[in-house]
Amino acid sequence: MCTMILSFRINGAKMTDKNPRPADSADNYVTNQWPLELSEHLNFDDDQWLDDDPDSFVSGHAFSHNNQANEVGGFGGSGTHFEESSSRDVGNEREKKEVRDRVAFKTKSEVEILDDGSKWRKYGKKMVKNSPNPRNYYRCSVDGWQVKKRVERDKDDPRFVITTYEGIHTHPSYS
DNA sequence: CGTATTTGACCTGCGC
DNA sequence: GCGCAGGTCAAATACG
Repeated sequence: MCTMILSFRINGAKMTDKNPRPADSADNYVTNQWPLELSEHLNFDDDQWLDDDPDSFVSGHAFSHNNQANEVGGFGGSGTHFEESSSRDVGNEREKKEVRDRVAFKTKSEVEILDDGSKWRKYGKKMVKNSPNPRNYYRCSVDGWQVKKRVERDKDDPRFVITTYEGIHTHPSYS
């Protein structure tokens, strides 16, 4: 298990009329402060993350050694701290060729759209058993960039959004 | 008119 | 073998 630090830019409004936001205030949100708190810390145990006690890692011991993590670095000021794991060989041919690693992080956000530099196109929505909230499936629409992600709201705290990336997540724009 | 989104259907894996 | 749940496809629709 390894931990990575990655800078993200939250583009919650996505600047569409679905999330109308004055241009000047939008710029203020993006560049200065976005109305969310990054509190993601999802532990992968092989192919399963230990999220049975979200509160413990959101505000508890997981960040107790670094409570400032929610306030420093990141998208113009915040840091993203998440866990990554490589998936083992799966029998499914279709997944085996694309799924290299899986990254998940949890974000306290009003919105679900995280603009990490890629263009995401939604290709599916599904109600999941353990959550009253639907899970959305996105695929990167950048040519040749085969990455998928799942976005769902936390079942305990609807204010939190859980984003799971599958595939190569080191977009050229990061470097 | 081209592109993105929605949404029901379909496919596959897994547990019983 | 069957049913359930998760994941994906694709036609229809909406939007710029």
